Amino acid sequence: MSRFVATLARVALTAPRPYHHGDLRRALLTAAVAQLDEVGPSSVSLRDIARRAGVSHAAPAHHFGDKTGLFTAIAAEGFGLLTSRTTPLVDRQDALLQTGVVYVQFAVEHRGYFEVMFRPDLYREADPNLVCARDKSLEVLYRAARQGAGLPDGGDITGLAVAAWSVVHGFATLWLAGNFREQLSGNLDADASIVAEGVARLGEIIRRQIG
Amino acid sequence: MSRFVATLARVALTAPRPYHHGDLRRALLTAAVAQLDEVGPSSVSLRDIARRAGVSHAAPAHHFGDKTGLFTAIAAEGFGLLTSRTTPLVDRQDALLQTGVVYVQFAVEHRGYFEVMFRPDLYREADPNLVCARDKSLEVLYRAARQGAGLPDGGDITGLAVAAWSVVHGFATLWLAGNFREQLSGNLDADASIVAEGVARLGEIIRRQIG
DNA sequence: TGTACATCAGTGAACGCGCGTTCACTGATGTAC
DNA sequence: TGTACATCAGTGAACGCGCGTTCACTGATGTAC
Repeated sequence: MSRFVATLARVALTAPRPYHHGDLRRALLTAAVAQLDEVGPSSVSLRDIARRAGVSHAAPAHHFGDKTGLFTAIAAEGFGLLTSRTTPLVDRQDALLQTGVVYVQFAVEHRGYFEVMFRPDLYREADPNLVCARDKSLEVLYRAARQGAGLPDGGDITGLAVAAWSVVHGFATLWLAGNFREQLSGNLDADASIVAEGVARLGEIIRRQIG
Repeated sequence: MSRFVATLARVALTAPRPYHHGDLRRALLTAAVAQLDEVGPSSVSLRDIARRAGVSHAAPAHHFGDKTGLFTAIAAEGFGLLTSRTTPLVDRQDALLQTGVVYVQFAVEHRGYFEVMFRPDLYREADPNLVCARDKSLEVLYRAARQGAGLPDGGDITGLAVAAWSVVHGFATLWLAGNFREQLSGNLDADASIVAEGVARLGEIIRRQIG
């Protein structure tokens, strides 16, 4: 029996992985995001990622050219994911609020993507796939802002959109880095509610102070 | 004449720097911040900083122990600088708005400090100097929020303070990384005004959507 | 005033390390005939 | 059905590099007597 188990184990352990992976590009992206989740963009290395995917450290170059190419692919995929999460919300009458909530959830759940997406210094900004994916994400933000403002056609919503983006981005960033540990509970949904209410109050105060 | 100039130049170039620097700690901090301004925290190295300060690459260890020690000192100094800029505003009746404006200005003018201050993973969070400097900064934020809310004594302003912090932090971060290039002018004051107005509108919308 | 000595600040060589990239290669697959 | 060949995917050794840290050292300063 134990010999049988041992044989099984040896077969499993030494079973030659096929030379061709099948979908190494996908596997490398997955490994990269997992690694980014754990150590962040400044500590991640191509060699770590290759190790994690179980391939030689020269393999990533084959699919992405270089490190920047890998980050570009990750950013583009991240924008796509974000868009797929925010798009279904644009028809709700609280679209802007819900879009903000989803943005924060996305940042926390997909920290790896998030921390690359808004660091254009890490990737090739002009990459067509990336530009397209990014523009779609922004388009959804703008639609939500326009809907929230009750201006379905025309009227400048730049300030509103940028303000909304700033709030959720700042909150997610500070929250992820642990800057709110003293102020908030650490429960994301609860904390987000508190901040939403805070934004409502803040808006009133700013309106008064702008004069 | 040209011989005289050459002599002057040689004297200036070869004049032996005194073995003891005088204030190398200060010089290293200045060099570090300048380097951070240029290349950001993930690319800065102790050896770069030492080169920039014109000393041997082993010198920083003498004053800061290690790289983390240097970042800790920079973060503490950054919080001190920020506090010295925001403190004079707490008595104005538009304290919260002005504090936000100064926060954003600080981030852009002192990018090097800013990018370290809110990355606790880079420094020793428990360092007494740092904790003290950071707490003072937060204290000013809270006072401004309390004043803006018209609640000089009591009442929960956590949500308001965190919301205000999130807006300015998100705006500064996205602006610095170049994410608003398509939306805004690039003139910080003008862009900040647009966002302030956007926050006012956003607050109203959120209040309506929270119900 | 002079001398001995402790202390501190900065040096420069050396360490081991992991990195990104390159390159000639080999294993596997698919296609043409 | 079989064979030759082009193409692609992944390998593993090698490259040069800059890094943070250590360590025995030397130069300068200050203090005690």
